[in-house]
Amino acid sequence: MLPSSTVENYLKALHQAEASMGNETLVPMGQLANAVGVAPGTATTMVKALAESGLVEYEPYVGVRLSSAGTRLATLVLRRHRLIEQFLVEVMGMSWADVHEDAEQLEHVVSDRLVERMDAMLGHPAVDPHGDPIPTADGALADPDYHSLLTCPLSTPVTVTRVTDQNSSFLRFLEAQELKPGQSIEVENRNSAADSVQVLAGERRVTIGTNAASKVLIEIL
Amino acid sequence: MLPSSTVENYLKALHQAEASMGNETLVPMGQLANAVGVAPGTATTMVKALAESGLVEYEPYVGVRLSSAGTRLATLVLRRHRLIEQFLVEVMGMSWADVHEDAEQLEHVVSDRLVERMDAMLGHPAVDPHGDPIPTADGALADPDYHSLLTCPLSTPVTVTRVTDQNSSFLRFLEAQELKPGQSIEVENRNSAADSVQVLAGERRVTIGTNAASKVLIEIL
DNA sequence: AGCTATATTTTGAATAGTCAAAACAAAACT
DNA sequence: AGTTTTGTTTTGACTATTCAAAATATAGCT
Repeated sequence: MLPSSTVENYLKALHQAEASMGNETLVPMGQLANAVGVAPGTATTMVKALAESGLVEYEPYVGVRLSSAGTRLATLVLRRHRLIEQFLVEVMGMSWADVHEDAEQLEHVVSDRLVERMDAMLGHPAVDPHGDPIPTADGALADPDYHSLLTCPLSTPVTVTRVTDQNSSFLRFLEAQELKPGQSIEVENRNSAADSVQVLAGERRVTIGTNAASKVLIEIL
Repeated sequence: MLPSSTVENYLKALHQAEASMGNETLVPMGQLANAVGVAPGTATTMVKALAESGLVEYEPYVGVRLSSAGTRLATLVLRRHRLIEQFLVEVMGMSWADVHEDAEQLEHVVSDRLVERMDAMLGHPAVDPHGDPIPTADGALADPDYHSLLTCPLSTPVTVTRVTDQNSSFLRFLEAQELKPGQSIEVENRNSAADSVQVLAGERRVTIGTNAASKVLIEIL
């Protein structure tokens, strides 16, 4: 029984949620419902079915967690999604700001043949255009914990490596400010009262809010 | 209300059926059900819904026909399908024998943006890898009536231009016999008793059944 | 402990698509 | 005209997915 698009979306949402919360915590129903974009009751129903199929472990009134089978599946969906994004940017010449929506649809229908073809054409890339790591065909997913603009040392050259937000206007903004993955920058200072971070990118001095700053991950050179 | 994959498939099947029958004839329910791969009753139910939406004209116990709105939609699906096939062959390096299945899935989810990008990358191709004409973005579909290996003059050089069958092993067979679109050949003779046609392709002499021969369309040089 | 606020589950119902089998219409053949 | 064959429609039922609103549980606060 191969998983429907709907099931794949629940698994993917769960995978993201688990990653963004401290692991070992169950994902609460409300959060999952929210992430998938359905009413709470719908999530409950679906999760019970997923638990039946052995894709998740479910504790009523507490939350859900992916089983190992569920994790495997979620990871493969993530692989498809990210390879597609990389393909759309590198081969089709689309903007990194726009590819998420298309990938979201395509990830549920591309055949293995096609995915592996893309992977080969792209030279087996390690990350997608947003710097998100691409799982291997056997489900292995490297996921180092980076610093962000919020946590890295000040006045030290660092490289943007990953952006954990798919909002297209945010991505376009970063691009315009020379804050795309690969670009070298420096955090000049942070002002917790003003809830802001000041960055030196290229010749430019940019000030962004801390929430945005936390989405921009970096590596120290 | 944008059409579901299911609706798109009914419209596409209807479009093909209309083309392969003399036009002005309604497509009988049974044939449609067969083409879509559902039980007869299911087709009846669906067709009544499509008629409600104004996509088809339906006469109980007689048959169905696409309305102009239905034709427009079917044509756009065909455009997506054929551009995708051409893309998979030209850009992704896949075999013309294999692309149909993938295109069948992708045609329902690719965005307009993506379709137009592919079209541009391919230089606005007129036909797909099987020689099927690609409708333009505004729904215009050129569809000249070709000769086939069954109807063309004997011992006259002709060019294979189109193959109206997606069966992957048939396509592989044609490829091996140098009978792909673009290749120059000659029909040597036909034997109606043996139900066969003898063709000179490249250096080779190939004999195929008349049913197969009718699927290979040609142009006289 | 008792009450309130919040989150979760249940219930009842809806939509899209499907099937099998019974009922029926049209065509074809005596 | 009467009967059989063939094709079509109807009926009743099922799966997957969803929602709104009622019922219930847990957690938080007094």
